[in-house]
Amino acid sequence: MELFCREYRYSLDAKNRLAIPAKYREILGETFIITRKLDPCLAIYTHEEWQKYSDKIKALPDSVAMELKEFIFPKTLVAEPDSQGRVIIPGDLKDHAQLDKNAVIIGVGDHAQIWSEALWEEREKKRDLASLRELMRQLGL
Amino acid sequence: MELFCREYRYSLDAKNRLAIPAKYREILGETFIITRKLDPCLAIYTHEEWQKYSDKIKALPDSVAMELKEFIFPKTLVAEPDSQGRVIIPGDLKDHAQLDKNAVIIGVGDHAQIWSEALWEEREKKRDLASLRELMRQLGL
DNA sequence: CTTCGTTTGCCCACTTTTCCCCACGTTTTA
DNA sequence: TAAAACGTGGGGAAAAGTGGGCAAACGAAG
Repeated sequence: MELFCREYRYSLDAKNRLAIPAKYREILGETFIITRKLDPCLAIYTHEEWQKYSDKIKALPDSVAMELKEFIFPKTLVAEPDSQGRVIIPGDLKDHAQLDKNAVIIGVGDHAQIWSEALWEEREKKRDLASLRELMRQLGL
Repeated sequence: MELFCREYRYSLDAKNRLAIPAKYREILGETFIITRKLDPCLAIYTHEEWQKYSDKIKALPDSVAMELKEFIFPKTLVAEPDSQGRVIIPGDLKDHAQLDKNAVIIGVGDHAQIWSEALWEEREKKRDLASLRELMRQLGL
């Protein structure tokens, strides 16, 4: 079972290259999809997971989902890591995730996310355990 | 799977020539279709996608869709990029999209769009993230 | 019919960006 | 302890985008 888990801390170099964890590359294969989320972070999908995700969006008529398509597709790329396992993060995606030198790559089950270290740590700090506890109770977990 | 994604910033030169991203030219082939949208922008289709799109319009009876046909077909052309991968944007289409020197070409899945940089950035700024979030929630994304 | 001026298409050249490869130091594995 | 793998940095070659020039084609005016 392919599962993205653990978090990794890497750095963006002067050429905006970011290493992808070797463990994730094994899952992802030769190429994979990087896109943006509504939150200030990026998402990494396998082609397979991306297909499921994007098919739902493409199936919608433009009249209701043009904005969504405009939000997602222009910020989506097929990433080909170089021989060292790095991908180039384009400027616009870097801006969206507010990335500087220090980035965190986290696995969240069916995909992975790229966060700026600062934003990620802030998010961890603000986490409301009480509401999570309540959510799990409602879900019967 | 042919997918238009990413955004590119190019400039219209003094001869109204606009470069088409090399990635898109690979998808589009030798020639392709440029038309206008209701929004102040232009659309680029492969012949295949254009066929699907225009067939739907042509199938409509004139009694309900004459205005739509008048809007679209006179402003549609078969574009042949020059040896450097540029196409000439006719004056009327340039006016429709309010293009000046700086243009943005965005991929939105099944086709691409040409925007003036100013209009595109305004649109990006005005985007209603809350409604996008709601739409994605409904889709289960 | 000729001439002039504009437009159109093709080609060349420059600049920037992107891509690919090699090398170093640290960490993990056998 | 040696070897392999991994993350990081940088240089050189190739490609892509941009601008300008030249000649053929076209249309208007003389």
